[in-house]
Amino acid sequence: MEQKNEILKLSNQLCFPLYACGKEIVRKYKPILDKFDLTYTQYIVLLVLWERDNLSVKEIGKKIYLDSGTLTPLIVKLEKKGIIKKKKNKNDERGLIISLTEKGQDLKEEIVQVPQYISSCVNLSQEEAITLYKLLYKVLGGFDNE
Amino acid sequence: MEQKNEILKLSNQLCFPLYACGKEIVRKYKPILDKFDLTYTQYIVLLVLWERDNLSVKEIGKKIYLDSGTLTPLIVKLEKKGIIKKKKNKNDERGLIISLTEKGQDLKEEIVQVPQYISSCVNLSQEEAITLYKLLYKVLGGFDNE
DNA sequence: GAAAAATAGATTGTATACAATTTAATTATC
DNA sequence: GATAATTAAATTGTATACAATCTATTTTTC
Repeated sequence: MEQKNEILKLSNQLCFPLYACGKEIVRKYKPILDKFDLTYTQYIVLLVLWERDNLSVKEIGKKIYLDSGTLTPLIVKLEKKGIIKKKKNKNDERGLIISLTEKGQDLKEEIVQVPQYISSCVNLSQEEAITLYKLLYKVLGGFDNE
Repeated sequence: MEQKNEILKLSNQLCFPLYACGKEIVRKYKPILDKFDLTYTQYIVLLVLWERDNLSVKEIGKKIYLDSGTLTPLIVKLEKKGIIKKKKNKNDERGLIISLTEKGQDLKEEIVQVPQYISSCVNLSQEEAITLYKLLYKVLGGFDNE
């Protein structure tokens, strides 16, 4: 009985700080991304495209753990802002190819300040950050193969 | 200088696995919480109340980093399910007191299996889990005082 | 090579999240 | 003690998330 209470305590659960931290990090990004008229999810889609352009919706989704239900409307918004463009994949007309416009490419130069600002908000030493990074990817990796 | 760049680069990348892990953990909970007709957010509200009953919306929100915009409709749903009840705080009629019904109390006994199931999905040793836990709370703590 | 299975993306419905505003009640200030 | 400031919760509007379904294309399989 006592053990049961212990198990259900918020402070004893790893999952809660994972959830809360994920949420708070997005909130932390908001004020600085507002300056670029971007949401956090739009920003990570752009991070993906800046690293590798001309991806399908499926490929973007795989990298950032999102499905078409989230990405389709988000891509429409980025397209309306003139940051990306969509075209049909000529080799397979089921798929799209998402690519950056010139405006989308230029945005990359300005946005370098964003990760710098955010890292200044995260209260960890370099060593701690590396440890956290590795543990998070270990957890994520464990979810992948299921 | 080179080292400084490294730190910035890493801290930048740290935010994404934080976000992704938070999201994936909620997804992981869904199938098992579905059996209890609960969402993840409803579940953490109940964790709070099982630990300490008769809290205001404000107090619940402070513990789990949510505001009334999220909690008000969620509490209405839990009330409709007959799990919690709301009453006005007689000492201060601006506030509510949220408390568990008998049904809500009983649910606690059944739900012990949930954290046990989830911890079996997280691919970490006990030592790693403790390290991760501490680092996440350190990051969360850094967000609090700003 | 036609029917079945699989795939990519779009759509629909539900449930968060949260900023900003509103309403009602309480507290502070003069 | 009336008014201003503050506070708690509710409301509104926008943006994720994601399961489930749908549509249009491949790809498989026989």
